[in-house]
Amino acid sequence: MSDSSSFFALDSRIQRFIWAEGWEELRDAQEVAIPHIVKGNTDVIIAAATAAGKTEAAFFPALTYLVAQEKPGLIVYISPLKALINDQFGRLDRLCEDLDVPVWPWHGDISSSSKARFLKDPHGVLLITPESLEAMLCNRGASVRTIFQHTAFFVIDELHAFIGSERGKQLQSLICRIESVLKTVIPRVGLSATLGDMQLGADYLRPGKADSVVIVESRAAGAELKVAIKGYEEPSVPHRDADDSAEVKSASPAHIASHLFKVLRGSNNLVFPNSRREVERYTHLLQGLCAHHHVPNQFWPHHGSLSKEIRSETEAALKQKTQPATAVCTNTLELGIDIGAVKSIAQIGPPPSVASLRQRLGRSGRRKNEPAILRGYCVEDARVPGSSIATLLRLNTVQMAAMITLLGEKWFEPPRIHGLHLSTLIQQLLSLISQNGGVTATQAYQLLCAPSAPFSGTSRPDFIALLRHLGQKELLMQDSSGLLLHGPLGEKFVNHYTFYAAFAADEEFRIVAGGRPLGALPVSLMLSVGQRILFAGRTWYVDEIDEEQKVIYVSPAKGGTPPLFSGGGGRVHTRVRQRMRALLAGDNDLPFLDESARRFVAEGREAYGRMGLDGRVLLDAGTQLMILTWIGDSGNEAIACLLKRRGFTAAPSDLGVEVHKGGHSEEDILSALADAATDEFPDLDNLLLDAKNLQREKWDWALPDALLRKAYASLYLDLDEALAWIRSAVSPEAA
DNA sequence: GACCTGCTGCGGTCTG
Repeated sequence: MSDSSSFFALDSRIQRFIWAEGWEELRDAQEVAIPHIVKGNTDVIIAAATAAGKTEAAFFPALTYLVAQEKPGLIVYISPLKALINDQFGRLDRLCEDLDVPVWPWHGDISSSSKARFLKDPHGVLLITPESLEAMLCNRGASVRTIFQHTAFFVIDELHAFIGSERGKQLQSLICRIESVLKTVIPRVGLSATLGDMQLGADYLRPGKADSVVIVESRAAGAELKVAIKGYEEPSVPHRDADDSAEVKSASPAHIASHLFKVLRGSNNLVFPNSRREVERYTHLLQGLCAHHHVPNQFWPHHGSLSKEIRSETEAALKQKTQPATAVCTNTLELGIDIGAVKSIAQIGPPPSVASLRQRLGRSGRRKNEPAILRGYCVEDARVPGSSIATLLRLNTVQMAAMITLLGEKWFEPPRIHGLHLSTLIQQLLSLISQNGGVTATQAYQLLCAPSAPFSGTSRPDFIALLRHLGQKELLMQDSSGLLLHGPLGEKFVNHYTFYAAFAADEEFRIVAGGRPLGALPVSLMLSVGQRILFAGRTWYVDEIDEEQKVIYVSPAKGGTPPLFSGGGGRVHTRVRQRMRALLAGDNDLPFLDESARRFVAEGREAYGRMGLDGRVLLDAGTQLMILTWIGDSGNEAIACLLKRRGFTAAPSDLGVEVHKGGHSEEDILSALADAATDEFPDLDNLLLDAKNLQREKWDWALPDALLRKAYASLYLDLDEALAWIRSAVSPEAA
């Protein structure tokens, strides 16, 4: 420590704290970040692996700066999770006690008395969620200046979880609104483990002034990665489950579960099967195996529909040290809540993205000199006459392999930052009116939509059209002086607590067993009395459904099927599709595959060669013609839209775009594509003219049609990529 | 479209 100038830049009480903790040196991210943050006038991003001491890298110097000021100041820390606020409170409170700085956790579970104590003398460290910050601005508009007057820093944790989302836009807007009230610039510190492109992170942290953001990237190498992928072939004749004749049961989950049981028992691990339904299936199978072998249960479920109590049980099982525990989970366990170190990660089926796979692996190999371990499981259907192209090409296995090679090259998907999030603009407009008791259209546009503002993609005519439409919907009205106020409906929304979240949530039925809440199911799922369901790892009999109170009463039963959470897939990036193609076209050995998975890839390569897919753009698949693009879903969806505008029935698929033949020839499709490529000003608005069902975000229902199409296109269509592909593949002469 | 996240102020009643 004696050669560390950063250490000596810290307040002496913090130095003593570090000695008392027995830390012999500062981590490299801390060493580099301290001199920048301690000055109290720069924006900084700290990117370092989980458990590399990012919190301390931000707070040691920020607190040093804070206690050196004449007046008691404030650090505002923002987290995407309540659980993370509770964790951080435990870590910071001890340190801050020595400094005489109060720490205030603030979220929905915190008592109003504690909140009142903070408001009486607002200084110290405030740990808060975006939603609670929204409520503060909305309901205490007159006090915003007093509360935040002496704010020294905004610290944003898990930065990557905010970039590109509705909530991220909301947070940018909230910070912007506070700075606007104070008429000062307050330094922002962003913390993140997963940031591929530092520039995108800087753009998010300080829109329009990304160049001034200091980037601190940890040099510390990540843990060594060990990967093993196993392949399973699903027999062509599915057998029926003797216990439940309605269910066609596949054989592979049982085989995968018995392998998991064998290799995971005795240590702590995380199993990711990609959906809540599959979490239920695998938890049930693994708990059954424990019972069958007369050993204590070591497998616990965790997903967002389970009650808080059940999730806490699983988290507690992972944290305690006496008995090994493995969680079968969705991405509820992806973010930085403290669950202790785990030995390995199991991924069943291809992960939703490389970024997500990387985040999941960050949970493993956190002890010194221990590798991170990834076990992948791929299921492919047996090949029969009439098998789909996806089956013949072994796409599940090829996609998993492609994603693992990209992970090894340290590539992962950048966040999609082009969303306009006009839904969130509506929320912010309504909230701004609450805060100020009304705003003028000019003030609102200046604050929210000007260059460098959070909604800077919104043009003045679009903004005016939006205001007019919100007036028609009775969300807004204008008084005689031109001031914008809440309309009757706007008033109703703003005065309900559900207003503060920027994202929409499904309506749900609560599930109750003998008075104990088990969790919730989306209302869209139809259940009937007498049905058996699998939930929280056990099977239940549905006794009663209370439609009025939205409660499902269940009692223990034997046998059952997992609840049908709606199925589907994520969005695959172009880079992943191109790597899949390269793997199919190539012949390199993939040493992380077991014998079956290796056979799948060999079969896929054989099929790829036999169908002559290397130079091929169109493939006849019976009633459908496949356009093979090998680009990402946003590009494929844009191509499908271009064809739909020209009278075809088209939809994006795994390998490109599926077009219904319906009397059209291959030449018709090719010339339609060539026509689209030469259209010099394809109008995005026009592209979705006949499209239905475009509402995705919370306030989308209140957008005028033209803006709804723009908002949808900004999130889901990549027209540039679509046109580039068409020009290179279909009409090289037009390029 | 897989998955996930979050939520106030006030009026009522009861206790010390």
